[in-house]
Formats: sequence, structure tokens, C-alpha cells
Amino acid sequence: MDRSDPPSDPGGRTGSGRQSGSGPGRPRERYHHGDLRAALVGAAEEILGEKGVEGFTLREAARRIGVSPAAPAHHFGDVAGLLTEVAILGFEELTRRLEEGNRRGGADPEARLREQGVGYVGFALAYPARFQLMFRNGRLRTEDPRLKTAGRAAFATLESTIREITGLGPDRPLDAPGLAGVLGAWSMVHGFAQLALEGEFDGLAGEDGRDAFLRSMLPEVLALLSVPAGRRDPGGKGG
Amino acid sequence: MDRSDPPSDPGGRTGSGRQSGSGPGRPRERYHHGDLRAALVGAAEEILGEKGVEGFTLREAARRIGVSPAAPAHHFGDVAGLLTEVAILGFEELTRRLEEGNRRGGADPEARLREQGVGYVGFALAYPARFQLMFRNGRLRTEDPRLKTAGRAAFATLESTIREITGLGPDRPLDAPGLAGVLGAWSMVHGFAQLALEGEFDGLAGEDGRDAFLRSMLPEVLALLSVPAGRRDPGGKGG
DNA sequence: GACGAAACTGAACAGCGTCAAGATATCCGA
DNA sequence: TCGGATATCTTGACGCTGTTCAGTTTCGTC
Repeated sequence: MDRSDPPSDPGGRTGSGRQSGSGPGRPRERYHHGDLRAALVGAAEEILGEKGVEGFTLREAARRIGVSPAAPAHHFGDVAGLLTEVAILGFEELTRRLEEGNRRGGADPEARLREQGVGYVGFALAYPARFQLMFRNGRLRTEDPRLKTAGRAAFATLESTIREITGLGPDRPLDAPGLAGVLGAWSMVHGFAQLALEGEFDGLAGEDGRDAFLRSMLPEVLALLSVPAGRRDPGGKGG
Repeated sequence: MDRSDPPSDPGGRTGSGRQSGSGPGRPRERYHHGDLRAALVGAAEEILGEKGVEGFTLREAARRIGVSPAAPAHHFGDVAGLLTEVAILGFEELTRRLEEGNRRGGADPEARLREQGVGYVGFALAYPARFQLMFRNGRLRTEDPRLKTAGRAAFATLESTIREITGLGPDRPLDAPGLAGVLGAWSMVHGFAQLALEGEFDGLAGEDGRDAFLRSMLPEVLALLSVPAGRRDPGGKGG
């Protein structure tokens, strides 16, 4: 049902305008696609959404755009190159959601941290395969500088909030408690997202459906994380 | 360099004893392997250890034992069948480590929970690919009853400790706080393990090496998890 | 309008998982 | 001790995959 159009071209081919690709999925009309790079990324995201990370193939991405299986190599080198591009976009979206959570959290840094957690898991549930891809380094070019930058940006959003909570300034290097705070918060939300996406919580959900269960459970889980506050409140709890 | 022996058999073939396979890696000498099933599992674990989950192929497993690529099908059906077997053994080992941590923790249930976390991450670091395989349901037969049982056993170990901490009996159904406790603890250790294995913490490690960093960081991270204790100690901390 | 560069094709290759049919060993009853 | 039933493994093939390479088509620019 996907093979809608045979390669024959019934008089199309305008040849003047640059109305090249109007979204992935439509077979090609011209020899030069016009924006194959973007179209491939779109097709990849589409396939990931339908079939998951394991189900993605480079050839199918090319097929959906109506392009030869060798075409992607010119833009991405190999399959890892294309997937890395998708992962970069994913990290950018993730960072956006974290910052959004940061705003939602208001003045209290601990509330901001929790809302970042909601943003993190929200992203994972909204784009499951993309999220899993982002942390499946076996299929990515981990040395890609853009990927590194995008990943670090997400990390930095979390880190700055931890710095506020622990009373560490924005400049001093992360000390052990600060590091533990970042790693702990990250681990918790990441593990929650990962386990949820793999269906490990499925047996526990009630009648309201999986997503309702997860969204109701998440705040309770996040509440278990207690990053010790720095000495803004003299005489506060010490340990 | 693996094709050490051509199919010709220079007078071997004892024919009486059952000294079949002495570990994976040695090419086959007889038409019937003797214990192909176990040998395949061994080879699979070997390959997983060397090349990770993405690098595993069924044909290579067969090749290492000196058996045709179609042979595994008779014992496991398909590749997911073999990997499921490996995952089952992984869950059993994981459960063992959790119970071991439980013993290490002594009388205090919170200490037992922490030690289970150490066991969980310890298993992941000891068998990285096996651990990742166990939670990569795209490559497993998730409906396999033995896999389900093995997974539930690990979960149950964690759950019983949470029941103790929250003061819930061993029989009553998990209430919301208990559920949050299980999910939170699981999420945290799982996320930590997963992120560590994917190398996401690599930039943060000091000079002592990755493993030393992780093992020193883990207790600090686990300390951030505070599952509210049930009312065993009247007047105790409320939150 | 010609020409260099960029984009894309077509055919090929080795490797993959899996299937059907045939070969071989083991088991078990006569 | 033999012989057939049965479990085990092989052979050969299929369609799929990612990738390479030589060739074709188009674009951009003189």
C-alpha cells in the first residue's frame, strides 16, 4: 500500500519553480530532489515513529522519498550520519522542553527541577523512538561535534538548576554533591522514561491507560528525589 | 582465521563417549553437536561481550561453533528466541545480585535497598551488553513466559524491600506510595546504569578511570533517593 | 551556450535472517 | 543386531540490508 506511484512520470516535471519536496512520503518527480537532506531526516523520523529504532532502515527512508538507496550517502555518509542528524534535532527539542519546564517551575529551584523532569519524560513519551535513538550510541556518530554540543546543552540546563539548589555558583566547578545531584536527577528521569518506553511498567498500569498512569505516577516518583539544598537557609538540615 | 578445520574428518569421531562440546569457540567435529543449544547461548554471550547488542548476529554465533547458519532455528526458532534465552539467564543473575545485596544490607531495609542498587548497577557494569539486551524488547520475545517470570522475580526482590520500608505488608496490594517507591528506586538505578553504559558520564569521570568514578558516585546518587518510611517509628520524620 | 561541480542513479557486493528439502546421526523396539 | 522413526544438522536459495563505484543528469556560473 506504500507503492502508490510507479516510477513512470505522466507529464509532471515542471522544471521552473522550486516546489521541490512538500514533505516526506511523496515520490520524487525530478532527478534532483532539491532538498533531499531535509526530506531524508523527515522520512527517518517518520519511520522511527512507525517502526521504532530497530525497524529503521536506510533503504526504506530512500524508498519513501522515491530516491535510490545510494542517494543518502552523498548527504550523510552512512546510516549513522542520518540517525545522528535526527538525534541532534531530538536533543534540541529535549533542551527546549527542559527550558520550558524551567520556566513553568517559577522561582523555586526545586520546583524547576521537578518540572524539568516532567519535560524530560514528556519528550520521551511524545517521541519514543527518537528518544531511544538519542541514547543508543551504537547507532550514532558519538564523536560528531554537533551531537556533542546538542547533548551538552540539555545537560547544562539540568546542571544549572542543580547548581542553584546546592548553592553552587554558576562558575565554580561541580563538586561531588553537585555532581551527584545532576547524575541522580538525570538517572531517575532517564530510567523512568526508558523503562516506561520499553513497556516495563505495563503490568502495573490501572484502567486509565498507560499514559495516564505514567503521568500520574511521575510526580510521585520525582518527589522521592531530594537534592540537599545548599546553605541559603542557615541552620537548615545538614544531611 | 576461524575456518581452522575443513569439513573433512581425519580419523576423529570416537562414537562412544559423549564428550560433545567443551565450550563455545571450538569448531564442530561431529555432525550432531551434542549440546548445540547451550553452545549457542555461550557463543551469543561471547559475541555480546565483544561487540555489544548491535554487533550480534545469529550467523556469527553459528559460525563460532562451526555449525550451519540454519542450525539455530531448530532450537530457538529465530534470533529473538536465542537472545531471549540469554536475557532470561541475565535476569536470573540480576536477581541473584539483588538478593546478595539484600543480604549485604543487613537489618535496615533502607540499607538493603541501597545495596540492591549497588547490585543492580554492579550487574550492569559486569555484563553491559547482556544488561542492555534484557531491556531492549525490540529484540526479545517479550511474551515468553519464562522471560516474564525471570523479570518478575527481579522486580519482586526490589518490591519486597520497598514494602518493608513503607510499612506495607507482604500481602496487601501495592498502594500509590509503595508503587512510587518501587518505580522511583528502579528508575534511578536503571537510569544510572543505562547512562553509564552508553558512556554519557564519560566526560565527567576524573583520572581514576570510569569504573572507579561510577562506583564512587553511585552511593552518593543512591543517597538522594528517600523513600518515605512507614509508621514503624512513631514520631519519626514526616517528610 | 559551455563547462565544472554537485546531485543522483544503477548495478554490484558481501552479509544478514529465514525457509524448504535433503542428509545424517541417534534412539528404541523387534 | 538390526531397522525404521525421529531428532538434528546441512545445503541452497530467497529477499532484505548497508555500502561502494562508475556513470548519468542537473545546477550554477562563467
